[in-house]
Amino acid sequence: MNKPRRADAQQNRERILKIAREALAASPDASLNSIAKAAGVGPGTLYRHFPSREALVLALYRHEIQQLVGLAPALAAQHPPLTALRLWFERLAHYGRIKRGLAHVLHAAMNDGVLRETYGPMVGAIDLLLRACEASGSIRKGVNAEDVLLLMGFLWRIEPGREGEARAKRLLGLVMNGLQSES
Amino acid sequence: MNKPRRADAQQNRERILKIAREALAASPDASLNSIAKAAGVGPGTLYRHFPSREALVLALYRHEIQQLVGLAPALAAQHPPLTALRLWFERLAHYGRIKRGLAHVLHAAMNDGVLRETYGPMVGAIDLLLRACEASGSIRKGVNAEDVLLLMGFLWRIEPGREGEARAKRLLGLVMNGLQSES
DNA sequence: ACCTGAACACCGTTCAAGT
DNA sequence: ACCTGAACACCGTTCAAGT
Repeated sequence: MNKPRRADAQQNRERILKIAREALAASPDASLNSIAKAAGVGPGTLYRHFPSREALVLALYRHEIQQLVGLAPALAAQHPPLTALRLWFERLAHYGRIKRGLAHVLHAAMNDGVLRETYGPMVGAIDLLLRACEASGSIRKGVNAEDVLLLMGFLWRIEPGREGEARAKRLLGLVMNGLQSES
Repeated sequence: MNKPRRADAQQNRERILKIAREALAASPDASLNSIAKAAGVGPGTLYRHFPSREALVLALYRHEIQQLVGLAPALAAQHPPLTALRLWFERLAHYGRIKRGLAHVLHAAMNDGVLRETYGPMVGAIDLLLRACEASGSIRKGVNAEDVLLLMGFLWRIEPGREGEARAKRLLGLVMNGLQSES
């Protein structure tokens, strides 16, 4: 995973990530220069590690996305297929609501072959859950995992808070119903 | 609608809109300064007419949104409720795919009371179609129009072209199925 | 009343010079 | 190899001065 680097470079990289996480949580469009400054490095150094804003944000979310992806097989093993799918969506909703950047990152990943490293596993996780549902006859046949991820994009446009939570639940219900066999 | 203005101000406003339409179509994040320059006005003038980028983009889409809103009653009068709903969604998809900015604008409108002038009619149009479906028993009861608009947000994240068209159709099918009575 | 355009603080990005 | 930080072209925004 982590390519070997010179010790100082590795330290800089980690400090940039740490500061960036805090800065972007506080204000989602904090400037890269200001992050570099807060991390105590020159702008060129930040640029060397993360050639674009996207690359930086992606690096931040990579860990959490990996968690999410890893959850899919676990849920599939412990629950009936349709329940597993719903539970995984709810977890996705949780991430969606606290991390707004996710939408933009996933959308970018879709259009950039290099970033499939992140998008691919997400789609894989959904596909796993969908195919299980399909096998048990609890959803209609042939539903595309990429389509479903795109459809779920509403999640990161929902405001946080009580009302948002209720809204996410309602919409999730609509989507789940849509996946089921045609009436 | 149009407040009376001095003739030169009105002309400037219109030329800015015309140039902005072209510039933003060519490159969605053309700078405001460059638009002002292309329109032959000072940056202050552009700023006076449109105090933010959002305000400018919203003004551009207002006309097309009005068209869309006006279409709802017409469709409802000419088709069975469920068909009317689907046709309206397809029209929305068309706008979505050619005009990317729409997503951002509608999202902003949602959070900004002043802009409800645009968001409200959109929701109203959807509500009209939904209620007709509900009355005829072709969808489940109590579906929220704002929820549905949010759910349809995937439309402006779809790439243009043949494949995007097919994708929009598939996803629309999922949504329509989700709206129907619970199995 | 409206427009102009210089000016301000800041942005992303680059790259020669250092270690 | 990697970092620094000055520098570049440009950004959104403001506002005194003009008509």
